[in-house]
Amino acid sequence: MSGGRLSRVPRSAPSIAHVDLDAFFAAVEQRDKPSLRGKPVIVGGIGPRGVVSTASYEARAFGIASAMPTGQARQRCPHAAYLYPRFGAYRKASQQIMAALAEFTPLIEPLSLDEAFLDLAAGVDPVTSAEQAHEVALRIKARIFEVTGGLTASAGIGSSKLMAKIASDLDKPSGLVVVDAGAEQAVLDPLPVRRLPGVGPATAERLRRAGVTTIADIRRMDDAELVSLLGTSAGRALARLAVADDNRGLSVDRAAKSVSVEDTYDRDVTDPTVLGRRLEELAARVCARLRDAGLSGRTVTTKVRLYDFTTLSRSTTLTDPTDDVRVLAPAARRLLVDVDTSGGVRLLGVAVSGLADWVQDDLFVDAADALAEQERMSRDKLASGGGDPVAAPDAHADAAAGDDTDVTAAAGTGPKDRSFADRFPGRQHPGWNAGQDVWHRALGPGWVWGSGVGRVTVRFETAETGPGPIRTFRSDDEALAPFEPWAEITRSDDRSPEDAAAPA
DNA sequence: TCTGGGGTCCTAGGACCC
DNA sequence: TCTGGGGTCCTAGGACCC
Repeated sequence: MSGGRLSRVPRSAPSIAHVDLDAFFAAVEQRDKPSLRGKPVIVGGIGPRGVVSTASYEARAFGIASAMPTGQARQRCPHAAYLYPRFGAYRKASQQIMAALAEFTPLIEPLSLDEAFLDLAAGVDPVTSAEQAHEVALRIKARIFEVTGGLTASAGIGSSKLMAKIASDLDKPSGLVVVDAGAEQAVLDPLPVRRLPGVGPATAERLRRAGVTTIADIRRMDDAELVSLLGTSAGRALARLAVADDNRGLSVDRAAKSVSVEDTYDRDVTDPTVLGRRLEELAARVCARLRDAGLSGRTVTTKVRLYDFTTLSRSTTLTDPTDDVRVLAPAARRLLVDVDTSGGVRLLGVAVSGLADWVQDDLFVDAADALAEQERMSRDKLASGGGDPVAAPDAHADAAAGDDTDVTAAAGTGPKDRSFADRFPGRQHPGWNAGQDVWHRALGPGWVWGSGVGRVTVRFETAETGPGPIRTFRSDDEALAPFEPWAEITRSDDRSPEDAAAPA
């Protein structure tokens, strides 16, 4: 939803590309260790409960595929090299690849470390024919090979995302397929339904039972039938894809919606003390990642996979977003109390979602300490009748009422009445949803900024106390009444500017 | 040597509000 | 007195993708 939809499709020329590296993780390993070249390489979990992440083409010849248990792979191909993933190396290669792609067009939608859509109509020399598309794709593949030191990619180009994605898969590895405008249906018809994005094992099985195995079969069904078989959303989507009706635009800069960490243990864990400790480790890792990304979130989810593979989740939504392990860990542990773990636990996970639109990073150096200090000072102030701007908004209603409409320009007279850019030079606005600025303004003796989905997340800063505690209100909370224009803004922030501008 | 880890999106029911 | 809807938020689970 966030991230602008761009570049209208479908098109009269194939100008959307899908680029996908071949056996990416395994290829990086073979690149970095020449003795592995030409040999079966399997990257993935190497413990007793591991699964294959990526198999080199040499390993695929032995029938090894992604998601296969590593134990099974070892039986089929005992002499392969089994490697634990080196994500740092893959991330680095990914950055080189994405940078190379950016030389061809500014409109790129990354899908994962090794995969992206490109809009070649928006490039330096816009593609307007299948011949040009083919020529540009050759250059992209060569450039990737060059910047990564020898990795190969497959490319597909078509008039839509669907066709580009389908095409890139038709001739792996190191393939290049252009589906010209008008040829879409002929390409799709004979393919198995499983090739359509969104059709996984469960959907394929349902379709099979209805006698549907190819895309042409789907096309012959009527929409009502598909909807009754697969549900409204999936049914309608499939009906459209089957006739190559796909006008999805590329979206750049998609914001993260959740951050999670999970571990499968080599042996089931039963000891409640150990479970608690594991959960705390997971919470700490999630918090570290949140802080690295400048994020915090309100909804905490604990995931449990039991000895028999049944998987449960329990979640709770906190009043304030957090990236603090002292908040997250106890919350995660409380959720586990509810679950019968006596039979043994094979996996634990902790996730944070409902991410808030504010950044706690080096803007507030050593934020935890600053926060604790601020809380203490707020209490002192409160005790001495000074009041806190959020806890007692009425005390500052005059300041807000005096300047009640311009919420982004922070017009005013006080020394702190400056725009975000003035106040934090060189720093990006922490707001990302729909390109909406985080609102911010001087407020009485303090400074406040933040925003949220249906929530107003604020942080106060005063000259004396520095950054204050984070507080969150529902946007209709009456405590916010004096600041109504802000609450109004945050109610609509889940929509892109285009959506907001479009008639309902 | 049965079944990873990081995500996204959808559904469905209940609470709550207007 | 009966009978509503719509909308949002929250939780749990499932399908899917790489």
